[in-house]
Amino acid sequence: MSEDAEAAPGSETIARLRRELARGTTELAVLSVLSVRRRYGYELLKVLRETGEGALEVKEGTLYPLLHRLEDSGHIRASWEAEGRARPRKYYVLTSDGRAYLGMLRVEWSGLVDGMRQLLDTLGEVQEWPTSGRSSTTTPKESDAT
Amino acid sequence: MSEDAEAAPGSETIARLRRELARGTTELAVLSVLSVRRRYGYELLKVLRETGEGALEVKEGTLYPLLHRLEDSGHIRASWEAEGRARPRKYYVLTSDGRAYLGMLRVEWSGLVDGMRQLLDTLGEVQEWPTSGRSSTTTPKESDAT
DNA sequence: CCCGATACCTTGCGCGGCAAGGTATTACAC
DNA sequence: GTGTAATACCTTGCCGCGCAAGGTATCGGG
Repeated sequence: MSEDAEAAPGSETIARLRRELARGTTELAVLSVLSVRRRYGYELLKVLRETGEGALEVKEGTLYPLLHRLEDSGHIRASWEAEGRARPRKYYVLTSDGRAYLGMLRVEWSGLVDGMRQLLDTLGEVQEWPTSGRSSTTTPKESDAT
Repeated sequence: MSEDAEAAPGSETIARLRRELARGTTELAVLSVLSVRRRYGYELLKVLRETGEGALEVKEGTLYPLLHRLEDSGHIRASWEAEGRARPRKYYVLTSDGRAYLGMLRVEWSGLVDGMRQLLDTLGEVQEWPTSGRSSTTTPKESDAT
């Protein structure tokens, strides 16, 4: 038994995958939630954790810097609100500028999803590619190559 | 007239958005194309440019390092092939390991798409949230805040 | 003979996600 | 009253992908 007990190399690979795929979608998810009503940061964490079936889960170290970025660029606005408590909550609302930005994000996202689906559909068809006359002389081996 | 003539700030914002959203999908697209038949690098550039309606367009500086990474991790295998030409082409084939990896990627991608769609659907409904009894006393202003 | 397309490659920067670590409050149990 | 978990906010530093920019060589057509 060696010291490095990394028996499951696939799990961290999945984590890396998920992290890369999630890139950019966090912004879309947060702004979408805020487009309905105002929320405070910690509330967003819970909403995203429970709504997206875990696929949209956001970590604190991701969310708070993101909110600050969105505030700096004027897409959302923050306001501290003490509802009778000593520790106030920081509520965020979408500005009209942010609403326009959200529109762009939605367009880009659906474009990507459509493009991806179209690619997979195209691959599904047994499409005949112009092989410039001289078809495959070497009879391409489609077998596995492990 | 100041020196920086950056009159269109939106276009480069879109570029940034698209770049962040595309994160990870390039790998999925490339492996999907290779799952049908072998391709050489430059060919992949053209296929992705023409198939995905521009949404999946990949730059050379992205593709070649990606192919090398995929080869190093054993998901694809390369072979130089001179078909009667002085400058041979580098063909890539999917290994069985890569096919399994592609399966994982597909699952993650569809999970993300489903999660996103579910989030948007949920927001569409006028869902009643438990406001802990004391409903909004301040009549939350849903108006814009620019 | 030149020029654009083909076909491969690299270096360096920017930026978002996150692990890890920090502080203070609230609430509930015991 | 005391402990402990959840709430609620925050920051620093690393990692890794996408890409602009730049480089080399071949091929085909005018």
